Amino acid sequence: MNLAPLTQRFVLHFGEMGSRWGINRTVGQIYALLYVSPKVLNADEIGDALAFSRSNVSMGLKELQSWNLVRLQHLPNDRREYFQAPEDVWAIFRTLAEERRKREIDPTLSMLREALMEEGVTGDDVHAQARMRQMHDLIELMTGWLADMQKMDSATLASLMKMGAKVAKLLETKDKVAVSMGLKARSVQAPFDKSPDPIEPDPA
Amino acid sequence: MNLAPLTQRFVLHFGEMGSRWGINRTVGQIYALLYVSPKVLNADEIGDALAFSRSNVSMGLKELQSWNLVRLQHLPNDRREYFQAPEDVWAIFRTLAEERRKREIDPTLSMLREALMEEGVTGDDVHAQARMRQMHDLIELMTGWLADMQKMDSATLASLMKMGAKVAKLLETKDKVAVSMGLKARSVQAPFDKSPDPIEPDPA
DNA sequence: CTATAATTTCAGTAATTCCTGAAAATTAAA
DNA sequence: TTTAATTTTCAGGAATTACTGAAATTATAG
Repeated sequence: MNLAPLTQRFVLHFGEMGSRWGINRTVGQIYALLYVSPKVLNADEIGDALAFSRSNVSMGLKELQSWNLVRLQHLPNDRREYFQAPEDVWAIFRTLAEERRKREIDPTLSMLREALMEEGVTGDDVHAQARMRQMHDLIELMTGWLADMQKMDSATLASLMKMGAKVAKLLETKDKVAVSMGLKARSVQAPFDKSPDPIEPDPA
Repeated sequence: MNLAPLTQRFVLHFGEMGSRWGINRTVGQIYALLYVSPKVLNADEIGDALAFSRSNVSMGLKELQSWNLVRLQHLPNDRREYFQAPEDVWAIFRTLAEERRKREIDPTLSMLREALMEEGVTGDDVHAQARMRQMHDLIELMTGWLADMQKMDSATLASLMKMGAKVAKLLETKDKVAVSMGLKARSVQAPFDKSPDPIEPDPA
């Protein structure tokens, strides 16, 4: 590996963190390299830079493509495939959140839904279902909220995040100002209501 | 393994999902069992229920304790240690978010901070630093926002989440109503500003 | 303190995941 | 087509992670 010093540090770090992030060293390093690279790279260049076998690079890139984390590109008069990470870090984060939801949360949500459709027979199962209901409702609330956040543009999201806890203050006075902003007033609810108000689709 | 049917399904699912969540099958199943169990369990009971060796249960519980995901308890006239998952799913989620931040994000934030302190010498490193700056700023914004969310009580958080995209509408008219709510007006910023406004500590 | 119950550690083995080189498949130029 | 360049697949070995039983440690009842 013969990379510029800071680039190398970044690449090695991503390799080490890979296991905590559910990807392997190879995939982590390839992504890191693409992320900081000033130009698109082909598989051989990646393999050379990181001292991985060509086949390992191929598998790593396939994995990154399955995550939608790299874009494929072609250069004029060159048959080889070139890869790059998206420029926009916000877009990267959205993709990451979306893919992790699909892999880490959706399967559990499905399992919970199915388990809650059935009739618990033993006492233990009845209690288990009550617990699963709590988990299900929380996950559903969070994934619904995440979907709403995904729809926002980056600037709006950034503003909201910079406000931080202050948005809660807005909420406190929500009812007072709701009419002037064209929102229906709705009372604050306890966290574990069995049937939360459906959130109306955003007309915008 | 001899568990009530729905309980078993839940436990097996958590075991399988474990690898995606960065824990192993044992740890996933132990946590699932504790989560749905109507009573506290000791290590032998867990090992019997899941057909794991006593030592494996011990290591699994140690891991769960390091995540702050289980509570230790003692029963009168019984030397053994009993374990349970917290009742409140919101508390569980907070813990999970906090621990994942510590393990999966903080190390990277530190690495980025250090790399950005140095002077990139090669052209590649100068570009790499610009990219690292983007990543750094986004992560800092998100972790700061997460910390703010962690301070809120569950009911407030639930209300905010149910509002979903509507909070953005509140934001649009923020400046108009800011004075009446005792908030300083502050203009909306583009996402990639090199030096975002520092968020003032919440006086509450 | 001594004895025993309970828990943890750890070395060895099992299971899984990672990585490579060779071969197969695909793509596009000639 | 044929040929050469490029990418993918995959079997086998390397490396890592998971799990067990035995031994060591810790805690507490007597």
